[in-house]
Amino acid sequence: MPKVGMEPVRRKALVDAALRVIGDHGSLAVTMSDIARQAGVSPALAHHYFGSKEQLLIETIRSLLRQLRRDAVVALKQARTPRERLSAIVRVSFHADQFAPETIAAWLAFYAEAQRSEETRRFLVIYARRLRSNLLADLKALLPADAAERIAEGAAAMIDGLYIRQSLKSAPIGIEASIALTEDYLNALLASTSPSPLKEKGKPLRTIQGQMT
Amino acid sequence: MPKVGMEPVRRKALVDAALRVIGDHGSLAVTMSDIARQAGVSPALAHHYFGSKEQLLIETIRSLLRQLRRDAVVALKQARTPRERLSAIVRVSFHADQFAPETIAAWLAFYAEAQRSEETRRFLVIYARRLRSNLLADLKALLPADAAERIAEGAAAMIDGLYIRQSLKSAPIGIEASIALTEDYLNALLASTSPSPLKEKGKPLRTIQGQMT
DNA sequence: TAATTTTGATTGACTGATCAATCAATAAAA
DNA sequence: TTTTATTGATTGATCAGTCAATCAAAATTA
Repeated sequence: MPKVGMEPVRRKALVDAALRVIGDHGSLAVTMSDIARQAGVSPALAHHYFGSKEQLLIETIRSLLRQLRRDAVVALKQARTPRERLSAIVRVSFHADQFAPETIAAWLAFYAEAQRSEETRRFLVIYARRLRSNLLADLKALLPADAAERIAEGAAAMIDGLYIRQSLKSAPIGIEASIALTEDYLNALLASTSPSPLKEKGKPLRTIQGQMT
Repeated sequence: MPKVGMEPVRRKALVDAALRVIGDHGSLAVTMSDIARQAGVSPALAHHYFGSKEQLLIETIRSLLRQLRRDAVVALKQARTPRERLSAIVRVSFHADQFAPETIAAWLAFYAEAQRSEETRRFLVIYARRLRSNLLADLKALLPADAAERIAEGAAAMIDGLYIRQSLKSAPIGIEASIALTEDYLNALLASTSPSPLKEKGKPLRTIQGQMT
């Protein structure tokens, strides 16, 4: 069997398998055997390539974050104005892949794990910061800094909250409705807050591409 | 040692111990021994009274919900108008007990568990429904039904989201700020939505006490 | 080209640790 | 004496992680 160069193939297969198994099972309490079986290899091979279960799990969450970033970069490519970029960020957060029940279950499992694993927490903090700071960057083009910060915090919380509520699967809200609710929030608070006098309508100060990376 | 009537005492001690251990450990993957030790009894006794670990965990989440309900009843006692009741609901959600890191960690662990345990999910669904329907009841006194429903959904999501974000402990938001953000949301959306023509300012149609039970 | 050695890929079988759950035994009230 | 409370000891199952052995491609040598 040993065709050389299997390593990257197997690593990817195992990470994908881990994600699927965790999503299905709804917990990180899955066995290496489960994951290896799903990937079509022996448990020993999983240990061979990742050293430990923890390491495989870490790689799995990294892969989840990488995917999210990729989606974000694509979505932000098309956005031109700060307001459009805000909508793009919202839309990405509720992207169909991310909204699949298994993916939500996996995220949730990692959130719980973050209470114990310092490294898992680090990754989730990166995600949380990225979401907040991307929102913030565009809000600052529309509002004074202090208002922008409050609204960024609120929008991030609403996105995460809609996501979590989805995990219970009772009265599922749906992608479009989730986007609409978040947009409503942004519209209402943008309207009720006095706009930034300097930056409004002028050439936006920030239009750097690829901020969300 | 056997003084009769220990059962309720031990049950409570074990449930409290479970909550503390789960909160500290940040996961349901705690052993019966850990819990029993914390409660000052042998692991065998925990099994004697609860039959299984799962059952003890179920009782633990029930106790968490009971506490939340108690707080809510107290907070709603003082509220007079629908708008006051809305604020009371928000305040209760961020009540200090609920906001303690160990409590947040425990909630999170149960959310994750709900992906597997039908019974755990049932309890969390009850919580989610209760939050939504309490918000809804008072919003309907201020707004047309469809707008009320959207805003109830949004507010519930924001509350849960602020809660979850807290669990990462990076840039903690704090109780007061969390309340303020949710109030901002309510104020902004109440202002930007045309009020219910019939009910506004008149004697509210719904002022039944103890709705949040 | 043919024979060989080396190296990467892969696994089955095993180990040690951990835990939920059980149970028989004990001790003290009623 | 019967009932209730309590535990130490044990069991059976589950898993992460290890290891020596195998297999076949690739590299090297003849």
